[in-house]
Amino acid sequence: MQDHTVHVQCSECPIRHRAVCARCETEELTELEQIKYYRSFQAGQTVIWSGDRMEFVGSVVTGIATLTQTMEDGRRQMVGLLLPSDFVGRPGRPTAAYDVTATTDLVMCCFRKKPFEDMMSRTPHIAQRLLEMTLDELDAAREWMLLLGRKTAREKIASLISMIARREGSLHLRNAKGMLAVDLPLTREEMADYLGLTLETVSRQISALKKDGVIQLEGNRHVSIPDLNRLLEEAGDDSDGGMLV
Amino acid sequence: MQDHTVHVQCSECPIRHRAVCARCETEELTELEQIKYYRSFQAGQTVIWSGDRMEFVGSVVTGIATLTQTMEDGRRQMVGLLLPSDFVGRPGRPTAAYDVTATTDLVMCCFRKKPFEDMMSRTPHIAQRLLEMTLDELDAAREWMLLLGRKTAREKIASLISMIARREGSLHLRNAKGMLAVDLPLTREEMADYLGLTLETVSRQISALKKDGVIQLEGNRHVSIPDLNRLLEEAGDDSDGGMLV
DNA sequence: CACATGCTTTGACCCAGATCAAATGACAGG
DNA sequence: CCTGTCATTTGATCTGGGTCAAAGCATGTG
Repeated sequence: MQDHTVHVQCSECPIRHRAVCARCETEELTELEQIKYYRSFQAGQTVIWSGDRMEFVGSVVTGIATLTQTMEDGRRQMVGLLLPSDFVGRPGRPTAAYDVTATTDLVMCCFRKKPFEDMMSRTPHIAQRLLEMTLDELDAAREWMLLLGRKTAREKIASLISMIARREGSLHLRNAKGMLAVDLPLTREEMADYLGLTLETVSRQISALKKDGVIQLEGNRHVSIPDLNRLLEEAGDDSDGGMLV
Repeated sequence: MQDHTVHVQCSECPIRHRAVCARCETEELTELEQIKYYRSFQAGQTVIWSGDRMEFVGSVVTGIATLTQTMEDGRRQMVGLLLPSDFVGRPGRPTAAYDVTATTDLVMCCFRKKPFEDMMSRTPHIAQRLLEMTLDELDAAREWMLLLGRKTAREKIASLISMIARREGSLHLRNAKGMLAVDLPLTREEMADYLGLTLETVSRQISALKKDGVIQLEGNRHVSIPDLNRLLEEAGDDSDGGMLV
């Protein structure tokens, strides 16, 4: 369980242009370099428990993490899916509000909290970028509220798959037959926690979409999408919501 | 349908210390004064339609507004409840992402969009405050995701009532018998849109909570709460989530 | 006063998705 | 190759909340 990783120069960082530091000037990066460190987590490991004191904030560099809330009786709802460049932690708040869990092996670029907060109050570029990212997250959360409140189980599954296709689809991976193809980064249970369903219903609806030819499965993580528009229709979203091809 | 209202000095504004301008210095306020104007809306009136070009952003001064999303087939989900001091609009985005509707008579303090954006890029105090407010909204959205995804109808109603009690409860209104009392600012249908339920289920669950003595009704908008802790238990939240008394 | 309009409540019935239970794979380790 | 572990699928049944329908109850209006 090695927590430390080689230190990478910000200028060579893969998320340099999308993370909270995206707008920083060279000298601002130099300052960030001094308060940053990397931490690695294994798939399944908990990054932070809700309620714990946070001694850092940071960015996902590689891998995927989730934010979840749990009720006393164990009901769980995922409230965020963190992909590379997404930000973890809330400047100004002493404790974590959600459980953060690595669902794949994960590398985070962490900033010591106090120095980062100090720097943020002096550095408009950071606050501005964080504002932009937070507004994006709020939009995503609101789209998710529509899904949770009003969509059917089948629509939820189709929405999740098309969202994953959209987010990692900028690289628009295609399989041998030229179809769009994505890997589900979540187990059936994690999907259920994301979608407000049970894992059995997730499994059944995936099987149904497969039977109806909307998706194809190879193994149970790899999904091929013969017709993206068909999938988007199944998701119940306004037609062609994304300019993905 | 008079849209314009007397111009109020920022220094005398009731939301001065909570809105997006909360951190502004005197001279910054002077600058804001120059790009601001008031607009009034009647209860039920639409402030902005989703997809419309936005020529302003602004703050709710008095009254209550809602953000809603609608699917093609008419299913609706409320994704935000805007109380005085809450901010409307997203700097940098040309069109509205949600329908904004006045549920009560409403007064908004509007800023012409372009000048506001320009000022924001020059004025860290505004971006910082907006970041803070956006992070609060994101937290609220995530709490709502748990509600939508995992709570029962009864828990949803109890959660809504206790949320309203918490938000306007800073004034902790009490009725003749010394009980906490709140007015529901929403119709049954609007509550249903907020909670991901039908209006019939909302009505039934309110009746059930009343029958069980968790709440008391006078008319169908006014709710008395004999025992707040009981209500919070019914909401399924971690015990005494709010320090309200 | 009669009547229309809108919100709300209540009843009867139904179904999508939950729950409970078991079977099936898919691997990793010995 | 066998075996334990864990994710996933599939089946059978139940139920909370949706749907459809009607009635109650305010408020306003000619």
